[in-house]
Amino acid sequence: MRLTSDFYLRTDVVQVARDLLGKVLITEFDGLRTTGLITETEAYRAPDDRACHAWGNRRTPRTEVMFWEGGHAYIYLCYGMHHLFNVVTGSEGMAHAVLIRAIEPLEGGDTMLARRYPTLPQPPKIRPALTTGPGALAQALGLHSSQTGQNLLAPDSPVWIEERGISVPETRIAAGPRIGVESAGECALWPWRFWLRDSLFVKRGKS
DNA sequence: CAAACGATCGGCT
DNA sequence: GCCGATCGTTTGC
Repeated sequence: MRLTSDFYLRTDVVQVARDLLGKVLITEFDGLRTTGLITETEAYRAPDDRACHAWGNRRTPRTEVMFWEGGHAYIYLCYGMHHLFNVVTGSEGMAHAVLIRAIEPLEGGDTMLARRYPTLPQPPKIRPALTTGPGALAQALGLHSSQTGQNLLAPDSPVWIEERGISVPETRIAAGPRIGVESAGECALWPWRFWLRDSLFVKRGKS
Protein backbone atom coordinates (compact mmCIF):
# COMPACT_ATOMS: atom_id res chain seq x y z
CA MET A 1 0.00 0.00 0.00
CA ARG A 2 1.33 3.38 -1.01
CA LEU A 3 1.57 5.82 1.91
CA THR A 4 -1.15 8.47 1.81
CA SER A 5 -1.07 12.16 2.64
CA ASP A 6 -2.10 11.66 6.27
CA PHE A 7 1.25 9.94 6.85
CA TYR A 8 3.28 12.89 5.55
CA LEU A 9 1.11 15.71 6.85
CA ARG A 10 1.78 14.92 10.51
CA THR A 11 3.57 17.78 12.22
CA ASP A 12 5.97 15.70 14.34
CA VAL A 13 8.80 15.14 11.87
CA VAL A 14 10.83 13.20 14.45
CA GLN A 15 8.02 10.66 14.75
CA VAL A 16 7.71 10.48 10.97
CA ALA A 17 11.44 9.72 10.76
CA ARG A 18 10.93 6.77 13.12
CA ASP A 19 7.86 5.60 11.24
CA LEU A 20 9.67 5.58 7.91
CA LEU A 21 11.88 2.74 9.14
CA GLY A 22 10.60 -0.49 7.59
CA LYS A 23 8.73 1.30 4.82
CA VAL A 24 9.73 0.67 1.20
CA LEU A 25 11.16 3.37 -1.06
CA ILE A 26 10.47 2.77 -4.74
CA THR A 27 11.58 4.40 -7.97
CA GLU A 28 10.60 3.49 -11.51
CA PHE A 29 12.46 5.32 -14.25
CA ASP A 30 12.35 4.09 -17.87
CA GLY A 31 10.53 0.98 -16.75
CA LEU A 32 13.32 0.05 -14.35
CA ARG A 33 11.95 -0.58 -10.89
CA THR A 34 14.23 -0.39 -7.87
CA THR A 35 12.99 -0.81 -4.31
CA GLY A 36 14.56 -0.84 -0.89
CA LEU A 37 13.59 -1.20 2.75
CA ILE A 38 14.30 2.01 4.66
CA THR A 39 16.81 1.19 7.41
CA GLU A 40 18.17 4.60 8.50
CA THR A 41 16.67 8.12 8.66
CA GLU A 42 17.29 11.57 10.12
CA ALA A 43 14.80 14.32 10.99
CA TYR A 44 15.41 17.99 10.15
CA ARG A 45 13.12 20.70 11.47
CA ALA A 46 13.04 24.43 10.86
CA PRO A 47 12.97 26.92 12.36
CA ASP A 48 14.70 25.85 15.60
CA ASP A 49 17.06 23.20 14.19
CA ARG A 50 20.31 24.82 13.12
CA ALA A 51 21.32 21.75 11.16
CA CYS A 52 18.30 22.19 8.88
CA HIS A 53 18.88 24.01 5.59
CA ALA A 54 15.80 26.12 6.31
CA TRP A 55 16.98 27.00 9.81
CA GLY A 56 15.27 30.19 11.00
CA ASN A 57 12.67 29.58 8.28
CA ARG A 58 14.94 31.19 5.72
CA ARG A 59 13.62 30.65 2.24
CA THR A 60 16.06 30.35 -0.62
CA PRO A 61 15.54 28.92 -4.09
CA ARG A 62 16.99 25.64 -2.87
CA THR A 63 15.02 25.29 0.35
CA GLU A 64 11.70 26.42 -1.09
CA VAL A 65 10.35 22.88 -1.47
CA MET A 66 10.97 22.21 2.20
CA PHE A 67 8.13 24.66 2.87
CA TRP A 68 5.73 22.77 0.64
CA GLU A 69 3.08 20.43 1.96
CA GLY A 70 4.27 17.05 3.23
CA GLY A 71 4.64 14.33 0.61
CA HIS A 72 7.10 16.02 -1.71
CA ALA A 73 10.74 15.08 -2.35
CA TYR A 74 13.53 17.47 -1.42
CA ILE A 75 16.66 16.40 -3.29
CA TYR A 76 19.80 18.50 -3.24
CA LEU A 77 23.41 18.24 -4.33
CA CYS A 78 25.91 17.72 -1.53
CA TYR A 79 29.70 18.09 -1.83
CA GLY A 80 29.30 18.73 -5.53
CA MET A 81 28.59 15.10 -6.34
CA HIS A 82 26.05 13.41 -4.09
CA HIS A 83 22.30 13.79 -4.47
CA LEU A 84 20.60 13.47 -1.08
CA PHE A 85 16.94 12.41 -0.91
CA ASN A 86 14.58 13.81 1.73
CA VAL A 87 10.86 13.48 2.34
CA VAL A 88 9.11 16.76 3.14
CA THR A 89 6.62 16.45 6.01
CA GLY A 90 4.10 18.61 7.85
CA SER A 91 1.71 21.17 6.49
CA GLU A 92 2.50 23.88 3.99
CA GLY A 93 4.77 26.52 5.47
CA MET A 94 6.57 24.09 7.81
CA ALA A 95 10.09 23.33 6.61
CA HIS A 96 10.36 19.80 7.97
CA ALA A 97 12.05 16.89 6.21
CA VAL A 98 13.39 13.39 6.75
CA LEU A 99 16.69 12.43 5.15
CA ILE A 100 16.77 8.82 3.99
CA ARG A 101 20.25 7.61 4.90
CA ALA A 102 20.17 3.92 3.99
CA ILE A 103 18.04 1.20 2.43
CA GLU A 104 18.27 -2.56 2.08
CA PRO A 105 17.82 -3.57 -1.57
CA LEU A 106 14.65 -5.55 -2.27
CA GLU A 107 14.11 -5.47 -6.04
CA GLY A 108 16.13 -4.25 -9.00
CA GLY A 109 19.52 -5.13 -7.55
CA ASP A 110 21.10 -5.41 -10.98
CA THR A 111 19.85 -1.96 -11.93
CA MET A 112 21.24 -0.52 -8.72
CA LEU A 113 24.61 -2.16 -9.31
CA ALA A 114 24.74 -0.81 -12.87
CA ARG A 115 23.99 2.72 -11.67
CA ARG A 116 26.52 2.60 -8.86
CA TYR A 117 29.38 0.90 -10.69
CA PRO A 118 28.92 1.84 -14.37
CA THR A 119 32.59 1.63 -15.27
CA LEU A 120 33.39 -1.74 -13.75
CA PRO A 121 33.37 -4.57 -16.30
CA GLN A 122 32.21 -6.99 -13.60
CA PRO A 123 29.85 -5.26 -11.14
CA PRO A 124 30.33 -6.47 -7.56
CA LYS A 125 27.67 -8.41 -5.70
CA ILE A 126 25.01 -6.77 -3.57
CA ARG A 127 26.59 -5.62 -0.33
CA PRO A 128 25.92 -2.88 2.25
CA ALA A 129 28.05 -0.33 0.39
CA LEU A 130 25.57 -0.50 -2.50
CA THR A 131 22.80 1.38 -0.68
CA THR A 132 24.19 2.43 2.71
CA GLY A 133 24.69 6.17 3.03
CA PRO A 134 22.43 8.90 1.61
CA GLY A 135 24.50 9.57 -1.48
CA ALA A 136 24.89 5.88 -2.25
CA LEU A 137 21.19 4.99 -2.05
CA ALA A 138 20.16 7.97 -4.12
CA GLN A 139 22.56 6.94 -6.86
CA ALA A 140 21.36 3.33 -6.73
CA LEU A 141 17.74 4.44 -7.07
CA GLY A 142 18.48 6.89 -9.88
CA LEU A 143 17.49 9.90 -7.79
CA HIS A 144 18.85 13.30 -8.85
CA SER A 145 18.62 16.85 -7.56
CA SER A 146 16.82 17.82 -10.78
CA GLN A 147 13.86 15.80 -9.44
CA THR A 148 13.47 17.94 -6.33
CA GLY A 149 9.85 18.89 -5.74
CA GLN A 150 8.47 15.56 -6.99
CA ASN A 151 5.11 14.73 -5.45
CA LEU A 152 5.32 11.24 -3.93
CA LEU A 153 1.53 11.10 -3.83
CA ALA A 154 0.87 11.71 -7.53
CA PRO A 155 -0.41 8.51 -9.20
CA ASP A 156 2.14 8.86 -12.01
CA SER A 157 5.08 9.74 -9.77
CA PRO A 158 8.29 7.79 -10.53
CA VAL A 159 9.15 7.95 -6.81
CA TRP A 160 6.99 6.86 -3.90
CA ILE A 161 6.95 5.01 -0.56
CA GLU A 162 4.92 1.95 0.41
CA GLU A 163 3.83 0.20 3.58
CA ARG A 164 4.30 -3.54 3.13
CA GLY A 165 3.28 -4.74 6.57
CA ILE A 166 6.83 -5.05 7.89
CA SER A 167 6.72 -4.95 11.67
CA VAL A 168 9.07 -2.50 13.36
CA PRO A 169 8.61 -2.68 17.14
CA GLU A 170 10.31 -0.03 19.27
CA THR A 171 12.91 -2.57 20.32
CA ARG A 172 14.22 -2.74 16.75
CA ILE A 173 14.78 1.03 16.60
CA ALA A 174 18.00 2.69 17.73
CA ALA A 175 18.50 6.47 17.99
CA GLY A 176 21.51 8.76 18.13
CA PRO A 177 22.90 12.11 17.02
CA ARG A 178 22.73 12.96 13.33
CA ILE A 179 25.82 12.54 11.20
CA GLY A 180 27.80 15.37 9.64
CA VAL A 181 26.14 18.23 11.52
CA GLU A 182 28.78 18.84 14.17
CA SER A 183 28.83 22.57 13.46
CA ALA A 184 25.14 22.99 14.33
CA GLY A 185 25.75 23.74 18.01
CA GLU A 186 23.47 22.06 20.52
CA CYS A 187 21.25 20.73 17.75
CA ALA A 188 24.07 18.41 16.77
CA LEU A 189 23.42 16.43 19.95
CA TRP A 190 19.72 15.86 19.41
CA PRO A 191 19.07 12.13 18.86
CA TRP A 192 17.21 12.57 15.61
CA ARG A 193 18.92 9.81 13.68
CA PHE A 194 17.13 6.48 13.69
CA TRP A 195 18.10 3.08 12.38
CA LEU A 196 17.09 -0.58 12.51
CA ARG A 197 19.39 -2.24 15.04
CA ASP A 198 19.40 -5.58 13.33
CA SER A 199 20.09 -4.33 9.79
CA LEU A 200 23.43 -4.76 8.09
CA PHE A 201 22.46 -1.93 5.74
CA VAL A 202 23.20 0.92 8.17
CA LYS A 203 26.23 3.15 7.97
CA ARG A 204 27.08 3.32 11.67
CA GLY A 205 25.53 2.23 14.91
CA LYS A 206 24.89 -1.37 13.94
CA SER A 207 24.05 -3.95 16.58
C1' DC B 1 31.41 39.03 -8.75
C1' DA B 2 34.31 36.15 -5.67
C1' DA B 3 34.86 32.73 -2.43
C1' DA B 4 33.79 29.53 1.14
C1' DC B 5 31.37 25.63 2.24
C1' DG B 6 29.00 21.45 2.68
C1' DA B 7 23.08 16.45 5.89
C1' DT B 8 29.46 12.31 1.50
C1' DC B 9 32.10 8.61 -0.56
C1' DG B 10 35.85 5.70 -1.77
C1' DG B 11 40.57 4.91 -2.01
C1' DC B 12 44.74 4.71 0.33
C1' DT B 13 47.85 4.43 4.66
C1' DG C 1 41.79 6.96 10.18
C1' DC C 2 42.79 10.53 6.73
C1' DC C 3 42.23 13.02 2.55
C1' DG C 4 40.89 14.63 -2.01
C1' DA C 5 37.17 15.06 -5.45
C1' DT C 6 33.74 18.39 -7.28
C1' DC C 7 30.09 22.08 -8.01
C1' DG C 8 25.63 24.38 -6.78
C1' DT C 9 24.14 27.41 -3.19
C1' DT C 10 24.70 31.04 -0.37
C1' DT C 11 26.65 35.06 1.50
C1' DG C 12 29.49 38.94 1.65
C1' DC C 13 32.02 42.65 -0.57
